[in-house]
Amino acid sequence: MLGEADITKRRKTLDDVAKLAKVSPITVSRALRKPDTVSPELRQRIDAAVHKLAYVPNLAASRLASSRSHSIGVIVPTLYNVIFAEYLLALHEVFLESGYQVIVFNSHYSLHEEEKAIRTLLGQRVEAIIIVGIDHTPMARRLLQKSKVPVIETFELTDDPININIGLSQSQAGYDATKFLIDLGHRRIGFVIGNLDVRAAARLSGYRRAMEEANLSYTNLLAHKAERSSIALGSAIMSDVAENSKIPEALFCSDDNLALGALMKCRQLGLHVPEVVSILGFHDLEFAAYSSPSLSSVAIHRREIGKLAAETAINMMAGNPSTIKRQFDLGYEIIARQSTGKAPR
Amino acid sequence: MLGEADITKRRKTLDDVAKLAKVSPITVSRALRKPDTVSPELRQRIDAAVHKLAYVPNLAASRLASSRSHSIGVIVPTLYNVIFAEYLLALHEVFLESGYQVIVFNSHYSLHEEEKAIRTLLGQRVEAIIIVGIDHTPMARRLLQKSKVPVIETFELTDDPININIGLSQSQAGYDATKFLIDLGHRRIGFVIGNLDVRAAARLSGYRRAMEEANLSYTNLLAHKAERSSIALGSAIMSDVAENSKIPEALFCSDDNLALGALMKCRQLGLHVPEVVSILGFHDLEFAAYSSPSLSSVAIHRREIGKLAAETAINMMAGNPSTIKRQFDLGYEIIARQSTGKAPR
DNA sequence: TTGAAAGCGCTACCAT
DNA sequence: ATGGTAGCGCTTTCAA
Repeated sequence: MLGEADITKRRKTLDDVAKLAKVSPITVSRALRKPDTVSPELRQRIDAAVHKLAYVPNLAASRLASSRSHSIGVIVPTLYNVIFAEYLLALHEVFLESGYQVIVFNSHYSLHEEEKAIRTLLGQRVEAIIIVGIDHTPMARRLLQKSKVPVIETFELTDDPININIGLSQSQAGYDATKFLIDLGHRRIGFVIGNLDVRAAARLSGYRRAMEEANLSYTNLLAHKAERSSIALGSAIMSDVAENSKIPEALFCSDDNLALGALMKCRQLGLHVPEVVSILGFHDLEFAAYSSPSLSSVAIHRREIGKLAAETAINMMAGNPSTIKRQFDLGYEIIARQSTGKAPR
Repeated sequence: MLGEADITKRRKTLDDVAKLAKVSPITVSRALRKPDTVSPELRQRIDAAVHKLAYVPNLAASRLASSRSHSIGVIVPTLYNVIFAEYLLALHEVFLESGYQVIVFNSHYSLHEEEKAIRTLLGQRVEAIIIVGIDHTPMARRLLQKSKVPVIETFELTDDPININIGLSQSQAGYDATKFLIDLGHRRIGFVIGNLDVRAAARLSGYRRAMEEANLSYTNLLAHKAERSSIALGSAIMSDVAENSKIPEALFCSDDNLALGALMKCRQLGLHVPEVVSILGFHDLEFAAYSSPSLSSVAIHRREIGKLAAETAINMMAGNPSTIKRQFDLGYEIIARQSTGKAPR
């Protein structure tokens, strides 16, 4: 009695729909999931009841009963960085088209938060996990390995991937970018960096290697301020750099925001780019081609990484492991524009 | 027998943990959720078992049993736009701190996709929904109203919110921005726009109203190309504009990407900004202050909108409706920089 | 094509 | 402080 009276307040269930349509609950379930397997007549009655009650299936129940979540977990370090936003977009496009829901977590560059996110995602029984980076807590690694869901690590390369690895060598990119400046004839080459996340640190290590190999010293050439990278930060760091007696001939900035900020500050200070200072960014954000002078940068293929990660995940979930390799190196590309030039002879 | 043998392959359950720790399942459940209510000794045994099995709770089961999802649904039109990325960041910050999980959907500016997302979110029994915009399909509105979860509509203002409304009047902002250019003495004021999403369209309507009130014609002054807004698009549109015999004295661009593209194209073409053409953007993205000349723009408070939306949602979920209004107008601000100047007399 | 029974893994409620 | 019982709302058998 009470249960019946409740129906006006309670959230509608499959049973409510079934009663209204005068069929069994299982038929409603089928009509919703595989309409073809139900006769047109019943289907119509059921659709009408669903609409009338504004019925929305309880996914928790569905997931529990079917042990299929139709969802994918994605973890990125931040949403603030356009790089990851674009990568996410690419992931979303592929997954939504294939009927998967994407659950995004943000680790704020913390391995501990990443582990927490992994726990939650596994708890939701996501059918694949796509995660930026190759560094995880030991427990996170263990959880991922035990989970049996495809795991795709992106944006870096590792010899020991949990499962699939799609990215580029950040340290090699840093090395080649520095080499590019060295080959232009520069000797005093600075490195500009904000918060030292793992990938930026890898680029820095590539820079160090290139400098050492060329017998160039980089003491006092590291310009660093542990804040979130931004145009403003690049500008602030450049101010500091300019106060030193000897201004570097070239600056390799760990991303384009810093590079643009540095570029703008140079203009303000009357330091001509590239005549006095060459500036090289990283990531090739859209504005790089449009600043003045236009900004040289290192392009990484973030959309391609996202697209390939999603496609690979879908392949693996379909139990099609024969078509996949364990590592995909998508490389990078140095884009020389106006902000870098030859060292004066 | 078989069930027991399975344990090595099966995903671990609460029962597995309970058996290993030699306690009842409900005690495990409590130890995980409210550690204080369990004696230290048992808690330790349970923690050990959890760790040993790498147990991850099945959230679907938990949600079904408790009818609490601890999650919040957020729908944005796109992730590609930095505005929404920053807004999302603000939402995330508040919610994660309060222990809520954020589920993000992307409607791709389609009301139909939005309705689908709403269905999925309600199906997951999210405890609040935060959604960009005030336009929804009739069914979407009905679902939201019936759902009884707090609904917060953002970035625009409406007299008839579903529940809570936090934003600004896009049309008034468009009006005031145009008025700002008119007050500088400009007469031929163009409007530059890419894809005509509802908010951009509202800004356009504000522009029209301002022009009409000032008895200014705007025929042939609408520069439009239905593509995703980008710096490149702004540049392309400016190329077209420049081919006309009479170049407008001022351009109001529906966002900063278009504005920066137009600005750069003007430089290339030797059209001095602001001497020949004044350019006004919208959104005040970070680069606006750093372009040269720096870009005048209309700042909207996207982070504040996100923060307030999250806080209001949390308040409402706590059943604290007394502290909340139904509408919050967070306004906007015209930031005059170098790209806009007085019309020559 | 349709339905009945059983159970997914957890938590609320009531005991002890 | 700990445990037994029941049931969340759906889907997976299996049967008709």
